[in-house]
Amino acid sequence: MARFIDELKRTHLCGDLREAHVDQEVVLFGWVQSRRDHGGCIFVDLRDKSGVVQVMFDPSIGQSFELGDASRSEWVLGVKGKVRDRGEMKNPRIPTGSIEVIALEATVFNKSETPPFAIEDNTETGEDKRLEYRYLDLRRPKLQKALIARSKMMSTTRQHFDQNGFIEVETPYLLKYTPGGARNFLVPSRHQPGSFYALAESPQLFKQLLMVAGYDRYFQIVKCFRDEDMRLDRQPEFTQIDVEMSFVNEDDIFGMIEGLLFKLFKNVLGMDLHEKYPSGHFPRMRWGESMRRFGNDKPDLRFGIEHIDLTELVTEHDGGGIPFFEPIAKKLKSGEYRKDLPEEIVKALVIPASGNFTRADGDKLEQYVKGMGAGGLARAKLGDDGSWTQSPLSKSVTDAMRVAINKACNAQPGDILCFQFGPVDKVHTIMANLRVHIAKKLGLIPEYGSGGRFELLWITDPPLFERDETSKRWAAAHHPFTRPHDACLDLLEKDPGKVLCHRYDVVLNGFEVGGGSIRLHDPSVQARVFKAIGISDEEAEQKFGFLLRALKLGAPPHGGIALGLDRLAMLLTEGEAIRDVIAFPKTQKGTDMMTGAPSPVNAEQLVELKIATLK
RNA sequence: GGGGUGGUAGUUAAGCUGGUUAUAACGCAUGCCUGUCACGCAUGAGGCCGCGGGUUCGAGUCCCGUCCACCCCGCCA
Repeated sequence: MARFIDELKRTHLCGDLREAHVDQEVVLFGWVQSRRDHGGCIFVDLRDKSGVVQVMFDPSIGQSFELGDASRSEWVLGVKGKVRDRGEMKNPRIPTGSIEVIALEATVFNKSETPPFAIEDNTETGEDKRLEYRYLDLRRPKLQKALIARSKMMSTTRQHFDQNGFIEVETPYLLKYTPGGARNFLVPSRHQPGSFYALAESPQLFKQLLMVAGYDRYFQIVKCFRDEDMRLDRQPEFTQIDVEMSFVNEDDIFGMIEGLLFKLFKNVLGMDLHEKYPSGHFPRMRWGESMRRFGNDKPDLRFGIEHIDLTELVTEHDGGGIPFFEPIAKKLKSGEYRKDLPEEIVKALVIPASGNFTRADGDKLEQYVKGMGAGGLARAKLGDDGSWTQSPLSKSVTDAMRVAINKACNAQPGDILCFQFGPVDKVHTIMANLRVHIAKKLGLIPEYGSGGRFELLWITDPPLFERDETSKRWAAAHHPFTRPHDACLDLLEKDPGKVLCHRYDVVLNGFEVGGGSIRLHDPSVQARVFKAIGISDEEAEQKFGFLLRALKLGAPPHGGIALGLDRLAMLLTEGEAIRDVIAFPKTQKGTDMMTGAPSPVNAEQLVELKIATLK
């Protein structure tokens, strides 16, 4: 029978003790945060998941002084003691600072080697080192708070969908491989050598089948696996809040998800989004408008610096004397490029004079955009009379063009105009990133984190197809089961690039935190979509046969959405990266710094699977 | 696949144009100290300068290659 744990049960958490507990005897279990030795008395800050409290070991009180004297950082202690008021010696910087615990009796559950880094929030230790000792990193209050918040998000989610009549259904992770979308992790089959399962990149097809099966309202908090390259907000395995509903339109789904997000903000941050969105709804923006104003489909609305599309203006002026612009203007005028869907565009954005950008800053911006494949960053500073200075364009640009651009950009003296031109996607990528980059340089938003502002919106009505430049064909922009707008059905054959669809993303501070669509349940329209992207009946049957068959056996109209739980958690907890809200994340190359995964396996395992590796 | 940044005690960093014994702070160890809470004071230990090659009389420093981490493009809901 051990004295502590068996006889002495924990009575309180360290961080919960307050003046109200004075004179109470308490039993605490925790880790030594720090130890201060005054020769006579010793102070130990004891930490558990709730916080820290000061324990005092006094040689004249109790029998535990020797233990306090010997203890070191991260030792695991049990302490029985009495809470007392600190009198004049209060520490206002910590929540428990007005009291302390006088140790009467204590035990060492476990000693600790000197940890490789200190367990404290403002750590300077590099992330790779912290990932190697992830269990130590997870002891830091910041990470504990993040994971607790994440847990709160999951319980809130389950509660929300439960209250709204949803059923949580688990779907398989080991799937039949279906082409398209993300690259899959493959899992070899032992029973059928040479065959492989694919790890689920999402439960997409299964949730649609659940609608066909009549479950009507499904959700799942589910792991997804994608063998693609990592980013700050991407991990090879991540968690989605996956939702599907029958007999609904976009408004129904938006309302359900808005309801969830309102609760998540309330329960995790204590923030009432009704103050910002009194209607209970987030603003909506069409995809086309988002691309025009921000260059991507996940605009950060916390700041301006919007894009100005100059393509039309430049065409009217035949390039306006600017050699870079002239070829594009010519092609648009001659009709080689369609005016409504040009292959190349000209865009500008304005760095306000208040930013005090120097030429050196401009050169750095140029380096930045070159890193994204830009040829350069043409720019011009506005003089008091509207002239362009510090610019290679200033000599050749016509006065009319210059005045027109200044007006279109609403540029003021001292402002700097930045230009990009060329293929649409490239210009958009570069300008969208440049916009955010400049906003950070100007301090309009912090390097990471919300800065206390949360801007949510829906992006709606994107094109159904996108141009695949390698095959020169149309491809499904999302997946081929997205329902086109009824008004666009005629265009499926005539002008696929102009077909809009019932797809939507929910965006928070420049991050896509969710996306979904209303699905196509009409087999005849489905056939036309396949045809538009060059998928034959046989091919469709082979790839998606089970779903297509199901859609012909009484499929209700349905649609859904999936929210990225990790990204949402990152944003709500002010994390720097998605890794901060995942207990055991992987590095950018997919390795686990702690366990060393992935690793080679021994030859017998490969023989059993009948797998040979290539050199 | 491509571009960028970084890698020096346990940790974080400094180390200039190549030069003799590679610095500092924190941490750690030992001793002193009964009111600290970033405790203080004294003493001390601690280094494959990521790895491999090259240039040189001499490389932490210059060159080439490579590995690792992070950020971005491509890719990816």
